[in-house]
Amino acid sequence: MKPQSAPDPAVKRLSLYLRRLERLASEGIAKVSSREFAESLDITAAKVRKDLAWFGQFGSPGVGYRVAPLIEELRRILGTDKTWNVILVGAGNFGRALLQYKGFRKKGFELVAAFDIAVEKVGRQISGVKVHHISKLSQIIRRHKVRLAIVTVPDHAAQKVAEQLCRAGIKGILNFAPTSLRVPSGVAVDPVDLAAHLEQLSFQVGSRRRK
Amino acid sequence: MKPQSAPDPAVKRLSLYLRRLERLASEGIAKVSSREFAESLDITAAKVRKDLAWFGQFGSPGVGYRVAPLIEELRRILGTDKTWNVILVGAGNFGRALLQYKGFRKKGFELVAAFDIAVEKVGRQISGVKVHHISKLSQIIRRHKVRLAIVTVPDHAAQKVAEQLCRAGIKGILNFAPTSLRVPSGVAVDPVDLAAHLEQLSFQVGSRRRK
DNA sequence: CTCTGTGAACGACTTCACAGCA
DNA sequence: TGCTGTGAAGTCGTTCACAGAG
Repeated sequence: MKPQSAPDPAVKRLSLYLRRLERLASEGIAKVSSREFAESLDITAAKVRKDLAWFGQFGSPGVGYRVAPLIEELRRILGTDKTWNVILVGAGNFGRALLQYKGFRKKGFELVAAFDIAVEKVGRQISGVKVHHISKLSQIIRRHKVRLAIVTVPDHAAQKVAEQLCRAGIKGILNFAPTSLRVPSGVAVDPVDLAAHLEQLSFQVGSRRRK
Repeated sequence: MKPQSAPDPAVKRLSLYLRRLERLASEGIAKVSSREFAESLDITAAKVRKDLAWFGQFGSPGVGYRVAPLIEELRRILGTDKTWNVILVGAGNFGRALLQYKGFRKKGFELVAAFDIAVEKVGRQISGVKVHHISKLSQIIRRHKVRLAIVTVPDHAAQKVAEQLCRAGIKGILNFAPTSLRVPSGVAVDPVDLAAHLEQLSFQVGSRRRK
């Protein structure tokens, strides 16, 4: 099973597993069976076992999975055993909030710089992160060896920003603008459309679906 | 095909379609074929047609889809043809940013109140939204007939908040806390874990996958 | 006996390909 | 001709169920 690459939904769940395992560790729990673990996440045990099996043999028959080593493994697989430098483009309300959000740092992502076009924002320091003019983009990306970027610019500016980022060598973009970005192959985009998430809830509530 | 309910991935794409159609409308484009539309979103034409077909017959053979009426239809399907009142629990950095974010209002979601436990936050007004003490939760939910809530409290408080929300009659929760919430059936939860999204990019960039 | 890892069966979603309408 | 709507075929992901390890 190892040879091919894991299905995308399985990789997404790895993050979910990691989050839950970190919680278990903080509660002092040293091992879990796939069944216990799956139940706590409202999914099936087979799914947990199969997802993990794509990347190796981490469990012990008759015992289960040891929490601490599995956390290490998942971090290694996801690439967060090392810290990533990240930049943010668009220091509006939403961008500023992300700069202040502590959650990223804890998970291995260091926001090293922010960018904007508005001169009144440039030069400011938000939560220890300096806001630069967008023209400094590639310079700073190179200096800090940045490969990931968060885009929080308005809708209409997003595509242009994405192109600048790609030219500057960015390899992954977390896109909060409600636009599909066109990027060269070799660059990954993860879109997060907050209004769309509320729409999904609206749909589910409106059509009174169970879950 | 109408009888059964649409697959979940199809409903998710409806939001994507709506966003793109709104853009087309703003550019003055009156109709699109499934092929043109699909190409602009990097998906297949058959997928677009089939997704829409779950909900009705919106296209004209030989012509394509008329943009404006389709926008109306999608809003009706998603339930955003009417405005939803929404509350937010957790007026920390991230919560405050969402209160200031204009995108929700435009898509049919009105933030009517925010809540926190910290007394120093209670009473403040953020972007026209008043912060109340959490003890006022059910009172205000009832007064404004609120059915959707956004949770931006710390990790450890999320489950408790979710339970309070459900008791107060909330039917959909947009959860930004990195925790799986247990809720009664009949309540929908949509989890958004920002750190997890960066992890996914980290994985993709680390394993140099195309996309 | 418990619990993992995994082929095989199953089901869900996507793509194909074409009949039929404009 | 151009394009939608849709069964049929195909692909992908999940669940089943069990051999084998502890």
